[in-house]
Amino acid sequence: MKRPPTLNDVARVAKVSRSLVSLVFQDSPKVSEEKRAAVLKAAAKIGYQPNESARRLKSSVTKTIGVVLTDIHNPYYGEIFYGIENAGSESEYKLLIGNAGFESDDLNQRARIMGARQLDTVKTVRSQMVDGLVCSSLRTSPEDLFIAIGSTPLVLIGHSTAALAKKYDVVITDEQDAAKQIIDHLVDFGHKRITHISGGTDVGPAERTKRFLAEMKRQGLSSYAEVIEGSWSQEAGYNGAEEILNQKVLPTAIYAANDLIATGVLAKLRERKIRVPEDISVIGFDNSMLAHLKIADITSIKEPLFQMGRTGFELLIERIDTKGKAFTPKFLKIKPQLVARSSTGPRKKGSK
Amino acid sequence: MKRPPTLNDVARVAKVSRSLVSLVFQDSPKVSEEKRAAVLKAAAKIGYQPNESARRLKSSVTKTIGVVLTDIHNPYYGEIFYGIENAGSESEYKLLIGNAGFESDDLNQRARIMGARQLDTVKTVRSQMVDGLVCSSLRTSPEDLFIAIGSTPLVLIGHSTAALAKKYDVVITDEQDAAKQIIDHLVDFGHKRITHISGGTDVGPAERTKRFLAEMKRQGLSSYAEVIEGSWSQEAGYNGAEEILNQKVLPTAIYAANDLIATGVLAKLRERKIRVPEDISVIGFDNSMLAHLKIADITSIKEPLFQMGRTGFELLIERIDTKGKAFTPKFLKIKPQLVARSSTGPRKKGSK
DNA sequence: TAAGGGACTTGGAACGTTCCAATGAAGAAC
DNA sequence: GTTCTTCATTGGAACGTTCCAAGTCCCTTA
Repeated sequence: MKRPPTLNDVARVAKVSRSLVSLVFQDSPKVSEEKRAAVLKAAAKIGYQPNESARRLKSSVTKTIGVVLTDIHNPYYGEIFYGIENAGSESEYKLLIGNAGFESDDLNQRARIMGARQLDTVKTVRSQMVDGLVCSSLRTSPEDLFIAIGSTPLVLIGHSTAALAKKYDVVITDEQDAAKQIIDHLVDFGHKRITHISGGTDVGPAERTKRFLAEMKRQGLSSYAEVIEGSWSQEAGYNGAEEILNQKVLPTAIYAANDLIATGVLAKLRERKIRVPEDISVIGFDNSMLAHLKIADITSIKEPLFQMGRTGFELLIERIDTKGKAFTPKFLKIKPQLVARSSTGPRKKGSK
Repeated sequence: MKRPPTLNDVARVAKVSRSLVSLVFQDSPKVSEEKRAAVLKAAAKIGYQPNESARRLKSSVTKTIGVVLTDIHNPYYGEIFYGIENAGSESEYKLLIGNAGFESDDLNQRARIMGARQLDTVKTVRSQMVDGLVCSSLRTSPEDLFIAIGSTPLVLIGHSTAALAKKYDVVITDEQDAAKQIIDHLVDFGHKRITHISGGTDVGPAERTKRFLAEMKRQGLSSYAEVIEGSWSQEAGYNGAEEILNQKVLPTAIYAANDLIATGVLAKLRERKIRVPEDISVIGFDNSMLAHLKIADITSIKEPLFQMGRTGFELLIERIDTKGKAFTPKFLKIKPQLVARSSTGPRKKGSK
């Protein structure tokens, strides 16, 4: 039950001054080898660990980045964090993670709770004295955020609004390019009649639907494009596919707004003994582990989450290093990548 | 670029003493309503946020729990964290998360790197002055851990060794009960000849295999039990199933050490046009999202990860509250739960 | 031999909080 | 009218670090 050893304890044991010990732990070049060794030995002996709180308190620079995630529980954010951590481990910065809560299935509840909890987490993390913050998919009101953040550098990943993009750096997926790659892939296979099962009417999925329609238009296929409203669930795919199969003219390809929806589509098609990709091609989004299961093997779009995490971190460091100078916030769109698998193939002969 | 406001700034604006402001932010009952209101108003006005580092430094009690996770990226730990967070949000404690790194596919590398990185993370988190630590699946050497931890209360989740269990509370899955439920489920369906595809020879999967054999023995089915060594991958299931199908006498049920392996098994069985569950029953482990996909629908065992997280947190709080008193470390086994789906069914008529 | 300088080393003053002991005011008890 | 009690409020001393200015030592140079 003793209190942990401090710099002073180390100094006493090593018979040097407190300041000298401090210098050793800062890797200062102006400490003699002899003393450095003595200090390290003494520190190891009594099990000294620098007290990070005291360090933070004293120095204005903490070499720590706060990361606010929306839901650690969700592999999507996990992957973003993976990228942040990857870049972080190459730098001298430490990472402090705050979890803003868990996304509820109930969309209304989500929207209501999320904002408050996220803001809370941002405050908590910032009160730890961090040099900067990386936040994923914030949904707080801009005004609240401005107050909570103060002048701490901030980078947003995966989600943004015009108001936020005006003040902070933003890194997001290039949804337009994603749509282009998907439609190009299908068109190359001769497909024209393509139905999209959406993820719902929230901002994110709505954007995806919009891009799909825009891209179909660009290819001159507007009259072949169809959208079925769904949600982020396999049921949406299952029911959506049912709806599609009840139509008179079937599409030759189905673009599901994510892989989970796509597995629902596959389940229904199998049930109806419709072959994939011979009769209908199916394409997903996320390139999650679902897509690369042998029993699914879905062509999918890999969101560059890892890359977004990395880029976000690097951008933040750049911002910290040039803190105080005026800057124009960057708005980076990272290009995703299509991963072709066996769920897509040439358009069925004789289909319209 | 101003420095953030401090207690003193609030005190000046509210025209009271620094101590009074401090009391207000500690929710002390001995502050008059009048002054409290004045202080809060002043604080809001200048956007004051308590500096957590200073708080930590001064008070021995920080009302913060450090959580060291092995791999945030992995839904397994995500679920454990979910439980910890759930219990945490009901308490007055804040959570500080440290990520020990990412599990590599290369098992050797994993073992080598993990220990060091985990120890590092434990040190980092502890140096933030936390009241206690919850760690998942630590693989550090006990001696190193003892030194790094000092007298900070610690609870281990999901993994332990005899040396650690002697000093710290431990919460793990009841693997014996899991094996019992699995074998009971299959035996109830009339199965006798059961083959297990293992997750490898590491401590965790080896334990699972051991329990399988012990349970088969208990049921008097030792001569029907078979084990194929695999790994945590769908390939292990795919290849394992191939191996099984090349045998003269086929088992009527396959128990895969996790759901991912089970999907590999399903893929091979489908390829060979073997019906599930009519010809062969398949059972997995984890009850992950894979198990409940419509295209897989695997009977599986739900590890009580959420519950383990909650229990671990509660145990830690108990330990903190009684800190200083002698105690015998608890070793809690949480019972998992079998979730029956369509991949298991009655033994095929006429099979041995 | 003394001055100059470089390389190390050191004490002291913060950083923003909490907590203790001490203050003042106001009412209660004698 | 004095003393006691209670209560809200206050100043000062930490907490463990960093950083600055100021030392000490020893070697070089005139």
